[in-house]
Amino acid sequence: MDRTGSNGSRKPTLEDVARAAGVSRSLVSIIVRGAPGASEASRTRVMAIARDLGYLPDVRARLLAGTSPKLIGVTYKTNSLHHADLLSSIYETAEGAGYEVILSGRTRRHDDRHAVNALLGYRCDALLIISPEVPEAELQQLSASLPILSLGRRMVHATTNVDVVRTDEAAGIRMAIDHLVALGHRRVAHVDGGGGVIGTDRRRAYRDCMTRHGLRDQVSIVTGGDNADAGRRAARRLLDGPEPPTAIIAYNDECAWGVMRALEDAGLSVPRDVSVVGYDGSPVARMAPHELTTVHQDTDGLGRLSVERLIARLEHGLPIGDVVLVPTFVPGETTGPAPAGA
Amino acid sequence: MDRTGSNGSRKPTLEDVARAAGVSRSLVSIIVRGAPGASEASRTRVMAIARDLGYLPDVRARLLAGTSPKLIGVTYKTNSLHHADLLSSIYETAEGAGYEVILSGRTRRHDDRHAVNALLGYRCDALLIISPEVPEAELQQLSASLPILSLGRRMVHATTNVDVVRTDEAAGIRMAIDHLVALGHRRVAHVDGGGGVIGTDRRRAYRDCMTRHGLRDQVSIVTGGDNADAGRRAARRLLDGPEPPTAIIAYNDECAWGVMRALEDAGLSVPRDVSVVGYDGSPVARMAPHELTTVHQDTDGLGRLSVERLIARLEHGLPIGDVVLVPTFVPGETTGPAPAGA
DNA sequence: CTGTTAGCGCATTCAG
DNA sequence: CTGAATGCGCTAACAG
Repeated sequence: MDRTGSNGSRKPTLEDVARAAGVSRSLVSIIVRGAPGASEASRTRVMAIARDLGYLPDVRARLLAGTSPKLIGVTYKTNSLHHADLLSSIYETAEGAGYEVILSGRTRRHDDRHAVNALLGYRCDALLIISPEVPEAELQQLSASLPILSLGRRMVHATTNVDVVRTDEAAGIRMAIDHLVALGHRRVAHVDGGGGVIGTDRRRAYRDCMTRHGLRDQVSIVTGGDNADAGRRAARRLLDGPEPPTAIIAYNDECAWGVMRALEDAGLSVPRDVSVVGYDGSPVARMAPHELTTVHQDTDGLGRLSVERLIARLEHGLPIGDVVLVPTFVPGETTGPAPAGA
Repeated sequence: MDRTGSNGSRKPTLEDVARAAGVSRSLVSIIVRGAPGASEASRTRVMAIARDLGYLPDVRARLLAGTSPKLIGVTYKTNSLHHADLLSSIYETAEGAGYEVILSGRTRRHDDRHAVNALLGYRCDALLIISPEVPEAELQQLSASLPILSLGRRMVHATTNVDVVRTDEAAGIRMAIDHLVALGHRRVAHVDGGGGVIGTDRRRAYRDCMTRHGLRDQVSIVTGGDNADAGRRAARRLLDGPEPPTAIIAYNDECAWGVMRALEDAGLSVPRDVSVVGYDGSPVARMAPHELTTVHQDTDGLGRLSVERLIARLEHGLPIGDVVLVPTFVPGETTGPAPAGA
């Protein structure tokens, strides 16, 4: 047996199937792709032969030869559970519509730009960029060559040609604050997500909503990030302050984790001493010793809509623009009444 | 401005560059791919023109026309942080060697088989399957058509043609048990990973090692899984038993999370009442309120070696076989001395 | 319904 | 170094 290199048995091609079935290549092509123009009889016969031969269409050739859009490129952060969650519905919707999706993960050494370039190399018909970290100007520039959809991140400039499907961040933050205020909290702090657009939106929403509740002088913001370490460091700074908060809204679930860890370090109990709210509603929210109270994004809806709209745009030129979904607030075990003394 | 469909500006091809540079297509081909056979002068000049035109090689065409292996397909669980971690070194190593890597994620609705088929459709030269859930027989069968490397999961049958790069599970579990026993623990339980090969190996190692420590009658195993929910349920069952353990070794870090949550539910303190050990050493290990004590797999080494060996096999027919890396034990804050009363 | 003919963009070969 | 030719496997249009 060949134990080292690849072996010789060439993969069967369309031609092989055609020959074995005694028909033309075109007919086989029509049949395997389910296109109209073949009798039921030939269809079942040829399909059977194709299966016997172990025929599998060559995606590269199909993509190269095809004229109609069929390939959607997706970039995402491999270490984000929220992003991973989105892939499920993206795959499902795309495959259901007969589209190929090709993934390009962003990792430590493979950044946003690398990922986008890899996708461009495959001549994708459209790009689905999950929470891009690329400057908006570059997205704008890219959108001159192909449809670009930013999933999760809003575009700042109104003239943009980049489409967006996202969550109403202000609504999410508002739900969180309303919930906390109803529980009697006043010193509600925010561990933010840094300078990105999403982080900025959530931070602004926090500030606005606090103000609306007459808690303007209680506004307390500290720079965090999208991971536990950042959340931990940020919370520590918060606790070192003169008037520690009785509730903390974190940028996302991972960040909330770090916050909880800092509280633990300080000997504080959640939610007795301090309440914590996350954001995303990713599986990680259910990993805490206590179920995390969180703002749950409609991940299925976000993924599905992104792909549906992108396809509608590709095939019928339908505009997308800025699609906004409303999140759901999910009370967990990490929020409770404000401590009496506060 | 075109705000809906794709626009007309065709992507530049090799031919476009050649024309603009006033040279032949072949020369441009040689230059853009860094092949020998062009003068330094032409090289810099043509490259400059290519850049100006925004030329990007068409991966599909390149793959279709090429004769030498250049594409490695990777399948992994999108919601596993340990898998995500591996991608970093995989990307890096592959790109460094001039290989394309194409990802196919496994999600709720896109299982192992879907993922493999998608990869096969791209005519990958080799498959890198991270902790496959596909039956070994199918992998075996696949390996007849192209090199298959199973990352993380050992093959059971000796005659297998499937290559493996993995961690020494027995060593990892042993380190964990030695650590706990040294801390005075005797009632060390195991929340396992279910019926998979990895789960089985860790479970067996647990049993063997306990026996070697003379703790055979303390062996206590309960079925868990690779996620927090499974870990939580399992730990709950453990605590309901007649003699609850003073230490628990979980299948992996996520599972350990669930275990910690069950302990919290039961009003037990970690590590004062019960010690907990995870496995993988993924970023999730650092998300706990306490840093998780865990068996850290050499993810960088696993990823790098997998790709290096796969390429060596493709290009020089070098055999791979079964490569085993030794994990590192990372003491965290979730393990401590056994409670006095136990 | 069938078979033929053209490409898709590139790598590769081979004679200049 | 060039330029032309061939083919990778497939889709799409066309004439039978």
